[in-house]
Amino acid sequence: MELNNTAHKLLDAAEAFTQTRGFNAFSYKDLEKEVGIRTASIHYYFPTKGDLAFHMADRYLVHFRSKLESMSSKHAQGIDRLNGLGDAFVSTLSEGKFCVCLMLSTEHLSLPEGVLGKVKEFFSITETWLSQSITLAQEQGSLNPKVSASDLAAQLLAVLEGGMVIALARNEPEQLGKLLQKALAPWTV
Amino acid sequence: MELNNTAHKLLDAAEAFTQTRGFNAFSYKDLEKEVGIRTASIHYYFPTKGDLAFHMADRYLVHFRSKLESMSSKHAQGIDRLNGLGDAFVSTLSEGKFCVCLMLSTEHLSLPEGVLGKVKEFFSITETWLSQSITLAQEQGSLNPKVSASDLAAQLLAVLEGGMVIALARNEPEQLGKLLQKALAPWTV
DNA sequence: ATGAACCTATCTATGAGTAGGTAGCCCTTG
DNA sequence: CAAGGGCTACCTACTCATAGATAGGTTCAT
Repeated sequence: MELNNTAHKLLDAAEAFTQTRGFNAFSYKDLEKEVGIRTASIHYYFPTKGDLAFHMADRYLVHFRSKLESMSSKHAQGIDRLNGLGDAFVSTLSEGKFCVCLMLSTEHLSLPEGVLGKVKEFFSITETWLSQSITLAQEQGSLNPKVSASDLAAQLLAVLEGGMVIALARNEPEQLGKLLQKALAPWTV
Repeated sequence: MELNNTAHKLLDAAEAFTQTRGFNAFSYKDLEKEVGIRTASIHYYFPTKGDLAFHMADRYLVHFRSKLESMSSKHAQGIDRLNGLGDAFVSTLSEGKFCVCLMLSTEHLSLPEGVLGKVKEFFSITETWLSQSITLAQEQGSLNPKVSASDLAAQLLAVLEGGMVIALARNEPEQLGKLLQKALAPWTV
């Protein structure tokens, strides 16, 4: 499926709404106002709202993957990669936005099955990327090699996701960065 | 406000729906089917759905507080208290349920302001309780006294909340328990 | 003249919320 | 002690707004 400009604008709006209010808390009418196209025309691109959910999740994963890749290219040091991802989460948070997949995860029962698959995929690739970055940092001597990279990765992922919810509720985005630092602290050399 | 039996049944149902689908994903009609009372009668107890949200959050906090207290009475050891709370989260997860306040947090923009206040309160009391349990465990020699109790508490809370989302998406409730263990591992004596 | 990219108009279902009624219970008061 | 008042806890029947979705055009570029 090739998405044209309008389709991308629709997904942009859907994504922003999902991250702030949740997928079930916006309507095609909201997209109409945002994108400037009639609701009937939205159905032309996404016949059902479930389709919209799936394509949004799908595109999000594509974007996120390339974000991880560019983060890897940008930072040679594993520890910088970890902090880079942390910064990305904090910056999302600063806009009052949650993680897309966290939202979709809490709403998965009312969404097509494929969406949950994408959510799982998101968690997996992020966890794997974290694990690889940790291993790299260990090889570069900035993280203690004693800790299991995969265990720490799972922990960091949970801290990021959970910390996001708590920090947003409290309206203290910067707390998430501190949380990540403290999760890494016992292993920094 | 004194809640009678019917009101409690309504809140029970609302809570269960919230934990599985989210607050905005069920209707008064769903409560009608569940509790056996007409939707109009539900308005008699909770004039608006916002009222329902607030009372649900309020009652949840009362219950949760007493759960923490009973956990404290049950376990003399700080470390057992921490594991006790972990077990409680895992058991919720096993029923396919999320943390009430996590759900309300992601939906707070469409809910009355007071609800977010309750959510924040939930995070605060839990974090405080965790911190106290950690301190106790440190005094009892089962956790390294070097770690800051409040820092570790914030981290455990984030791990619990975030881990819940990930473990539920993967349908692996027991992973949350392991996650908690691993977060504590560097500090266990 | 065909197809992509829109539109208006409409349908049906469902949402929260309201108006107004009633059955049963307790409590008064003549 | 019976009649009535008033309260609690429901009910039926409705309104009005919005939801997602469909039918059937129109416009414009190729």
